[in-house]
Amino acid sequence: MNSTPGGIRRTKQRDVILRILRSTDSHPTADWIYEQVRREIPNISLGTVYRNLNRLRDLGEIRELTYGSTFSRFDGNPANHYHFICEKCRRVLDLPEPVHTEIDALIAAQTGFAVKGHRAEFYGLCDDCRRDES
Amino acid sequence: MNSTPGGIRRTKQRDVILRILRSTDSHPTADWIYEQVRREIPNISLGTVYRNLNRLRDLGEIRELTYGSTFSRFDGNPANHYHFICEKCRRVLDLPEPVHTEIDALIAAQTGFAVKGHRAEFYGLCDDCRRDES
DNA sequence: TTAGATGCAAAGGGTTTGCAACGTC
DNA sequence: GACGTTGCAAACCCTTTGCATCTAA
Repeated sequence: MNSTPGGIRRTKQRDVILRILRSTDSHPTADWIYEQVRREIPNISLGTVYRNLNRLRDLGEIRELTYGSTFSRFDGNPANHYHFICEKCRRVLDLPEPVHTEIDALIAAQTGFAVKGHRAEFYGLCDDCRRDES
Repeated sequence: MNSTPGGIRRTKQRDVILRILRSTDSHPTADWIYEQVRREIPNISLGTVYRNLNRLRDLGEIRELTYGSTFSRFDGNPANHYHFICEKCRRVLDLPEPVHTEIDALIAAQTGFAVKGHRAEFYGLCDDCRRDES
């Protein structure tokens, strides 16, 4: 009666992908990672790179920088404002919280960059979905 | 010697698209907008919707919610941190500024949502590109 | 041994684009 | 009338997936 579910297996491909990603702070694309990995594993396929990036993201080992979908959403309100993305129902809601422009100045002072502004999305559960959970 | 460059022409299609987008706060996808516009202009094409959305975005009339590209970038650092996107060289840089988790609490209190965290990207010109400008 | 992982190539799905016809200024 | 805009459809491009094969455990 062995109930061990099997689980994830360690592979050379995933090790190399993670090592390369950890060794840079350039926030590379999947294709760039693919090119780097090919130097060590010339016959690796792009599909394997994608599968492992998704796995590593799901494991919390790396982060994917997107709005959570491959397609765009559009906002009829051109004024900058914060958004809330419900992780359950996937709705995007506007937030009443004013934009904290003082942080722009903080970062400009720290970095020397010309900071024009920032976008922020908060995430969690909206009121409706939160109720359904409990 | 008329030097007027020509410029943008007003069309029914763009008017309808903008009106629909302004009348909702659901942050719709291009496809949803397409379906709505078709109720008024049954033979409008998806291509026209996309062209106008891009134009309206460039004009600052609407906002597009993405990381500025159709493809993902990956971050080998799984800890939450802020990013800076240079509008000129398109590089994504890590920021030393600590994450302002106190804003999460503010928003939770205001909305009743279960706020788990937030992501933020600042934008403007990085140090290198800033120099090149002047 | 065995089920997860890979390589390959085809399929998917959102977005863009070439072109002739059309509409705005 | 000139030239920006549209509709249509094909092209693009990033990402996912089916399947036979390979391999970690």
